[in-house]
Amino acid sequence: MRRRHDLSSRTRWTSLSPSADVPFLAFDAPTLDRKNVVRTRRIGKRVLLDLDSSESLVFQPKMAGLLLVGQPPSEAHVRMRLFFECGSEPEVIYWDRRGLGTIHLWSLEQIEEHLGPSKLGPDALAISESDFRLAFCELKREVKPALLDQSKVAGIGNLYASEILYTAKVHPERRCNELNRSQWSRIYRASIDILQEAILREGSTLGDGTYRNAQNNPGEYQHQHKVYDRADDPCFRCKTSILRIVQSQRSTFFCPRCQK
DNA sequence: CGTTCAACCTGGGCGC
DNA sequence: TGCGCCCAGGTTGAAC
Repeated sequence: MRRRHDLSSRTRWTSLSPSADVPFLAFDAPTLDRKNVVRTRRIGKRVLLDLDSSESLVFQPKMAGLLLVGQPPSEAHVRMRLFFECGSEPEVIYWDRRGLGTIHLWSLEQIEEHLGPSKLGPDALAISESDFRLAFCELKREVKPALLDQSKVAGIGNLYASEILYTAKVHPERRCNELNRSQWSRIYRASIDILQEAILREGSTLGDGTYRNAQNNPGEYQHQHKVYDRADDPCFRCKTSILRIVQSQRSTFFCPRCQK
């Protein structure tokens, strides 16, 4: 089934205009002229548009980058506009309020170099349970920061790491190498369930509303959060107040009673 | 092997 | 209103 905004096959660039000041644009925009998009795909948290030149446009949105179909929230932070030959195709706009994201045009070799197994682990939604456990279980690190290590397993973000450990009933400060098989099994199954559900609900739009889907609409997964952004609110299981702590300079939320 | 810190940026929210 | 903080779904590299 074709996705609603599938760019594949015959869609062709007619022109491309990066906005005036795009320091992270590491290639000349004209090199994209009249290239066909043969496939769209995701590797971990990156979005790739594979071109018929056997290169790929690689977007890494980081905290605030959005790939939008149609109108951006404002013209101010439009970083790149992709126009297509077929007039009925809407523009694709890369919009990034904070400007932390990057866009690269990479060859197959460069993709292997930057996104290959030495840099990124298997995708969280494609890995087997035993490979998932083996990726982490020898580490002496705390489990929550470990889940964010993209070189072990790719695709788990800060918000979802907290949600996963709540569902798995594992304390975020436990060391990886002190968790048993059934705990790893619960973490694995929770990661699959939560990431799939979050994708289905089109992500979590929090506080300042930064995250949007491709149509610039907010996601719905924030309504499913059990712990993230719920500091001092009661645990849905035991009514204990949810705690916020900081691990590796990132917020972690958890229930100190439910998570052992 | 692991942790901590700073840096990259903008802007919303809060206390004063 | 304004100012000065703190915070933010991420990643990288340096220092220890």
